[in-house]
Amino acid sequence: MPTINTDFNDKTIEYKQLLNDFKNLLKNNALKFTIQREVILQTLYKSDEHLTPESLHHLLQNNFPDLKIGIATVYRTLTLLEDSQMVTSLSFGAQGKKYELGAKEHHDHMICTSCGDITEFVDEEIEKRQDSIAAKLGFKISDHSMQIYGICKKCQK
Amino acid sequence: MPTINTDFNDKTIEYKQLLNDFKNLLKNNALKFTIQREVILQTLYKSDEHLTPESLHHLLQNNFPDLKIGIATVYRTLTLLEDSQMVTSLSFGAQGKKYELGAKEHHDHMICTSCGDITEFVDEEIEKRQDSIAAKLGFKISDHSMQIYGICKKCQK
DNA sequence: TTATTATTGTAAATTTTTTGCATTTTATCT
DNA sequence: AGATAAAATGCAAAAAATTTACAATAATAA
Repeated sequence: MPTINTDFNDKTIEYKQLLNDFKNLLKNNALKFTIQREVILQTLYKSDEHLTPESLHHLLQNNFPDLKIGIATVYRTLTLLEDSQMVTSLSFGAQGKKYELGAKEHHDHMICTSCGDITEFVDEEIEKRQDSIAAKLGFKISDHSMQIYGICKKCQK
Repeated sequence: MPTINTDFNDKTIEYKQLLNDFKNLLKNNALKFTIQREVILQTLYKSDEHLTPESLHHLLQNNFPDLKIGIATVYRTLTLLEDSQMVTSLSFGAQGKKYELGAKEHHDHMICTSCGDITEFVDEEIEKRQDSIAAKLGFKISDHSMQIYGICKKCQK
């Protein structure tokens, strides 16, 4: 497995910018920019959902039927994007692994174990604490994820 | 100031107590207490590692060869324990899903994406913020997990 | 353009997880 | 105790998820 160079520090990135970063990433690693990769990135960008490889594949088949993107390409591209820290994977309880674009505005997750609903949130105080803990251990943060599990307001009734 | 804690041999819930909780859980659901279930709980309790179903199965085969516990039983028991919130599963990057006993002293994870090493920590300030965020949204917390990804001190050299 | 090399889709191969079922074990009831 | 009903187990087969081999195609660089 080749080592992949990255440099992603901004939290809010327009698609144009995101695409550009992706292109640079590929170029820096002697990889090629293909229509499949672009379309996968774009689909992840547009989606508000947390996608499984399979659900992503379905979206691609519906939205770009003429490309006939194979599931193997989806897996390969997700692995590439994850290795290069452009997407993050999460695993919620019994359900499988889900991917989301890491370059969107950062957020944490509050997950209702009853209805499965996911609320996103950000807390500056927590972010700061994380940075300072990492700093203390000499750890260089690239990303983080946090999930709070419980029962949402609606389901408590 | 942050409380860093990577030592879990003290202050953990006694195994006796844990086992008792498990027994109650089973009884309350008209399920049966079997030697396989006890041994799986015990193995999770003793392990400091985050175990995959497969690695757990290997441990069981080595430590209790006469029981000949099948992989299916491991999966079934992990699902049961996860459903009843006694264990938590995590998915770290490309590696598969890993389980850990939820009843041990709570902690978060700092994961080195280079060497895969996992450091555990607890920060009271973060815990408090999580509680207050959840309270604000009317969300009743049952659990949470947090992972910080990056490069550890050792790997930066 | 041509040469080179990475990428793709397909299908097959692996790996992971779940299921069906006959048998065994557990808990409950005499 | 022993008998009974129900759940759990191990095994093997099935299903699902993920990875791989490979020939064909597409992208880059000269």
